[in-house]
Parts: sequence; C-alpha cells; structure tokens
Amino acid sequence: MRGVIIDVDHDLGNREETIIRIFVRTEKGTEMFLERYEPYVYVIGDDLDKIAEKLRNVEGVTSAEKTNRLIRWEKRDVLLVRLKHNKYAKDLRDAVKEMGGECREHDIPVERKYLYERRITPMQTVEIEAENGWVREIRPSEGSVPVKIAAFDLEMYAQDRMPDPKRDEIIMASYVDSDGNKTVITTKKIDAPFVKTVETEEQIISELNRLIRENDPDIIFTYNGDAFDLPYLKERAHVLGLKIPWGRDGSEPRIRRSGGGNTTVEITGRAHVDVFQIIQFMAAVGAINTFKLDLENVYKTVLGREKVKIEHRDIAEVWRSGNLEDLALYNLQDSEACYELGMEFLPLYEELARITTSTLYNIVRMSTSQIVEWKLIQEAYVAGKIVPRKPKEEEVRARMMQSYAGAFVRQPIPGLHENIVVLDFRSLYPTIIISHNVDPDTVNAPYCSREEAYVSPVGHYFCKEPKGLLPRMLEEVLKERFALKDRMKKMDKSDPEYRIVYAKQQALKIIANSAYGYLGFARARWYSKECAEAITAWARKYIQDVMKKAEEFGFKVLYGDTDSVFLVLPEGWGVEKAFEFLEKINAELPKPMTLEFDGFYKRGIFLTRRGGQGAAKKKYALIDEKGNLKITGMEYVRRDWAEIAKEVQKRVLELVLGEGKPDKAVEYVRRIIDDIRAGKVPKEKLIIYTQIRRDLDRYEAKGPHVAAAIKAMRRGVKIEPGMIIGYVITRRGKSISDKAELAAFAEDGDYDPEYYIHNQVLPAVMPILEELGYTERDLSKGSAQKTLFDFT
DNA sequence: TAATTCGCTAGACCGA
DNA sequence: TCGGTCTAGCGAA
Repeated sequence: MRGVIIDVDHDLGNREETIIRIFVRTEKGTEMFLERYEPYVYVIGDDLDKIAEKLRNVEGVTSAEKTNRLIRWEKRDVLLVRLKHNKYAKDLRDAVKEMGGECREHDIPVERKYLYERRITPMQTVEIEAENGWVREIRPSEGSVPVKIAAFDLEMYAQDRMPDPKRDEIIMASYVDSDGNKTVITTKKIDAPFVKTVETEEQIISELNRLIRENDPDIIFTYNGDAFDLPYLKERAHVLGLKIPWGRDGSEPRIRRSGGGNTTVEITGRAHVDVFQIIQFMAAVGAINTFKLDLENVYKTVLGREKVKIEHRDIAEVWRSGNLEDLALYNLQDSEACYELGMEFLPLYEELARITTSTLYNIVRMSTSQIVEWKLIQEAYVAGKIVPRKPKEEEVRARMMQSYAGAFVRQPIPGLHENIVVLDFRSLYPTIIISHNVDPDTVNAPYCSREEAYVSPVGHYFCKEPKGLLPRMLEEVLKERFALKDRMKKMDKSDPEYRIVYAKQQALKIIANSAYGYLGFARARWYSKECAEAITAWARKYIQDVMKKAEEFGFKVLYGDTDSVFLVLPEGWGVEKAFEFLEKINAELPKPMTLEFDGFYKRGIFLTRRGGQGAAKKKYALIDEKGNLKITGMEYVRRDWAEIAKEVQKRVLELVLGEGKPDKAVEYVRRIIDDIRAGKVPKEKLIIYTQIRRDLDRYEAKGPHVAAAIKAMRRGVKIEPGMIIGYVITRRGKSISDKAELAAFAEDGDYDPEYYIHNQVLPAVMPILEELGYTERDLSKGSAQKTLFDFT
C-alpha cells in the first residue's frame, strides 16, 4: 500500500509498551498503522561493560549493547540502551548516574527516534506492507497521493466583551474543504445557498463534528485555532454536554500549554495547521510585511484579495438586528481566506517537515532556531554523532551575558549620488561557515595544529578536517538551493511544478539564513559564541577587503552594510566595469563565497543624521533606470510614523530622485502643510502604529503609545502585550503623551496640526531637502500661511 | 522556551 | 528652560 504520512505519534493510553501510530493517506482514504517500537537512549561512561551488566536488571530496559558513536570529534564506545517505554527514561537516568555514567538523547521524542531509524519522514510518500494494521515494512516511495484539506471558523455571540465559552454561545460555524464543500451552519434562517440552518447551538457543534468525521480531512487549517477557536469549541461543547471527537482515534483535540501561557491544539491523526502561526513566522523571517496580522490584512497583502470584514465588537449587533447575509458571508470567507492562505504556504511547510523529519503539526509551530536544531539533530543521527545536551538555565543565563561584535557598516558619504552599483555576497554567513569549516566541534579543537586550521581574524582557529556537521549540512543546503534556483530560471512561472520548486528553495533558504543566528542563540544545543564571532569577524574582513580593492580598482566607495558595497562609477565607466571587478574578486575568494552584482541605480541619496555628524547608516533611497524607487530604513518604511509623513516623504523622493525637480517638491510640501493646518487630513493618515510590548504597568518611560493605551484601558479596552495599537495626537493636552489617543477615540478632525507638521512631516522630508540646499525657511516663502509659521 | 548585532530617532525624564 | 541621558521601538543585514 502506498500513501503519504500525515501524522506519527504513539499510543498515549498504553503505558507498558511503545506502540507507534502512523497515519497514512492512501488512495482509498487515511488509515492508521501500528508498530511496536523500543526507543533508544545512549549511555556514556568509563566502565560501560559494568554499567551494561547492571542495566540489564533495571526495569524497562530490554537491551544494552556496546557500540560506538562520535562524541564531538571523538569516536567513543557508548551503550545503546533500549526501553520498553519512555516512562522508564527518568529512572534509567538516575540509575545510570549512580553507576557513574550519563544518558544522552533521552529528551528526543520517541516518534522522532522511530522515524530516524526507519529513515522515513512525515509528508513523505511511503510504501507500507502491513498485516491487520500492523506494519511489517515501511519504506520511502515515489509519487504522491493527494491529501484532504479543510478549514473552519467560528463566530460567537458576546456583547461588549471577549467571548467566554462558559456563557457565550457559538452562533455560526463555517467549513470549507478540498472537495469543494462550503457550509455555514447557524441557527437563524439566512438566505444564502451555503447556509445550513439548524435549531440549536448544540446542533451547530454536532453538524461540524459530522462534517469533520465524514469528510475526514488530513489537514485542518484554522486562523488562531491554537489560542482561540479550538479551545473555545472544546470548552463550549463540554458546557453543553457534548464532545468534539475529531481525532482519528475518536479522541478530542488536546490542548497543550507551552511555557509562555500559549496553547497549541493537537488532533490525533490529523495535522492541525494554525495558519496564524505560519503568518507570524513568515513575518518574523521577513517573508511577508504587514503591521497587522489579522486575517483581512494578511489575506490582502499575501494574496492581493479583499474579503468582507465585520469588527468583533459589531458581531453581536449584526446578529441581533443587522444583515445576516453579510455575517454569514463574513464567516464563510474567514474559512475560505484561511484555507487559501494555508494552501499558499503548505508546500513550504511540507518541505520543511520533510527536511527536518517533523510532523506538519510540529513544524508549523517551530521558530527558526528550532528548525535549524531539528535539522542538525537529524543530520547528527545520520552521521552517527551524539546530540549535545540542552544547556541548563544557569548556562543559558551565562551565555546571555556574553555579547560579541557583529557586522561592519561603512560610514556613508552624505548627499546625492549618481551611477551607483551595488554588489553583495551571496549567502555571506553560510558561505563563510562552509569555506572555513566553522563548527562547534572544529573550533579550537585539540586534534589539529594551527597549521592545519583556518584562523579567524579574532584568533579562533578551525580545523580544516574533518568537515563539521554544520558546514556539511549547509554545503548540501546551498548546493541544493542553487540548483533549484537554476531550475526555476528555466521554468515557466505558470508551471504547477514551479510553486513546488520555489517552496523547496525557500525552505532551504530559511535554514541557511538561520544557521548563524542559531550559533549565537543562548538556548541552542550547538551554541558557540566562538563560531558566531569568528563568522562576523571574517565577514567584516571580507567586506572591507572588497571595499579597499574597489577603491584601488578606481571606484568611489559610497557605503556598505554587512555583505554589500555601494560603488560610484567614475565618469565614463559603464556597468561592465563592475563585472570585471567581480571576476577579479571572485577569483580570490575561497569557495563557495561569491560576490554578486545586485543592481545599478542611476541616482541615490544618503541623508545627514539628525544630530549633524555625517550621514546616517541604514537609511537611504535609490532609484533605478526604470524609475523604480527603493527606500531603505527611512520613515517611509517604518510603521511608527503617520501615513501623511510617509506619503509626503515618498513623493519628495520621487520628485528629487526621479524627476530631478526639488522645487516641485518644496511646493508640494508647502501645500501639504497648508492642508494639515486647514484640518483637511483624514484620520487614517494620522494614525501612528506601535506595538505594546509589555504589561502597561511595567513601563518606566510612558511614551505616547503607552499613554494612549492606558487611557483606552480605563475606558474598558483590553490591551495586551504584543498588540499593535494605532494612536493619534489630538489637540487636547500638554505633552505629546497627554494628547495621544487611540484612533478609535479620536474624532475625525481632532488632531494637532503643529505636531503633524513639526514632528512628522518635516522630520521626514527636511533632511532630504536640506541635502539639496533648502532650509525650513524656504518652505514658507510665498506661502499665505507664512506668518503662522513658528521658526524659533 | 525558542536566531544575532548594528544603528537611528522620538520623547520622557532629570538635574542644573 | 535647556540640554544631556535613558527608554523604547523599529528597521537593516
């Protein structure tokens, strides 16, 4: 039988032996297969024979065989101890400790060990031979089997408060799936083809149960189902005396509490994919950029489509006396948008799951560090290396105290520049790791001499042989990724295969880009400050070398940050000179380090810093020959600036860089200032968005965003860490904080024009205009408002 | 329980 | 009232 592995776990009810359960989608449907398994634990120590002898009498141990594994760079004898059940692991550890040994890999989950040993992974197609559901053999196979996918969403009735499952009923549930089912279940009669009206709330739940059981999806998408929909549904069902037996073994969803008080919800035999978790992750790695992560915003920015939005606080009212068709449509579109977003990222996550031998459920909830770590653990298994232990809390604290030097950022030359070439290193940190064999096990290792090592600019040395686990992994990852990118170039974008190839290379990119940060991450098993600081030291050296050589070659070096250089072409030089330079540099670089051509810009501007003192780093704008403007670091790209300031800044840059008409820019700014004074600016353009990052009473300095949040809280608005709030500076109050009010509490037209002129628009545009010789005074010339200007 | 350092700027805060 | 310092947030890479 052939199929795709959807989920792997072990029977939690059985405490005597370990029964691995593998849920496989086959052509006929999804089936559960079982296999008895004995998880392993390694024991290291001096007198292994004696320990082995004693261990054979310890409860739960089925075998203890001597074998060898690599511990860091050393091949050592270890005991491979097998257990009947993982519940014996704790006692084993204590017993081993008493015998003078130590356990290793006791904290790797049983399912993972099983998958490593069978050399299979979730989301992979496998061939299974089974008897009465018991696996005889399971092995990787070719081809694919389509999986079944669904999404659902709930609406609750709660008047002016957060819905509470103890009191507040579920009024609507929507369900969509890959078979084309689309349903909204509700208790009111609504005239829409997709609505199914039932009598009671209980029937909404049982109807949803039926849809899940009958359609039997392998993947269930939710949007915030971890924190909200699923815990709510489960508790509400219990309040009503119902169950939600969505698990493939008839179990209810399991709510797991992680450290930060966050919950995740697991459904046996299915992959509960909370798309909100994916979106948060994609925002963290910079793959998507929206300041609000609510479904409507994300749907718009990721897929470019709009959906109906009804504010949570309005749902109760619409339900009582509003347009029910709208509410039903909103509910349906929540499921549809969630489904479409999930489908957008599914290929990426399937690939990440395969690369790291993780279930879809797990991978969707991992951070970048966890992804790297599980990838390394998987590689360690294959290489016969024992996985390092997790650091103790004390160790973590000590590591966090230690900082190290990072990237080099060149002081830019302020002002306007023309004919700018940007060059950058392709995957700089990963290629440094590969070319210098940077690894926690090769750094300052005793088994090689300094002559057999790469010596970093800060003095750490790295044995050239053998290849470390990390550089070996990254070499594979980069090789594969570059091959995929080449393939993509030859493909048609409409080819369905294109998306898959794109997702594969994106998965590899995430891993490559996270490796360096992982080394400097205090909770990492493979933490190494020495490696992290050697990488940045080499990076500084290489980029500064390039700058020096560029100058010798005849370029003017304008700027550079971490892995890039901005060069000005001298009079009469064409872009081909840059390629000539690249060739020269690349001939000298160790493999696979490569300097690449990134772009040519006809004009660019670097601005003098607020306090004077030269040009600001990490803030500039470039425009290419087609007129495409690229703005970096400036107010325009920051969410904590009002739209009016950002919009004006962008327009000024267009006029200055694109059209070369600074006079027009000055005229334009003048007009905007008049508009602001005249009270013509709509509220949406005045909102400043800022994240509340802690509990409100824990702020030492109460900035405007905190002040606005406190006022809103007193009016009954719930403010929680992590929320992004939007506020407006009104006329009411003395300090800026006094005047700050959440946008919801600010009347249209109630804004402080002087604040928006002097603290928003002018700071965004004056540095640009000043670079061209204008002063603030020039903005008032000929203006009817001249006398109102306060220049002092 | 979950990647790093470098850098800019605002607005509050505090003491002279 | 002024100017320096500190807190806080966000972005670049």
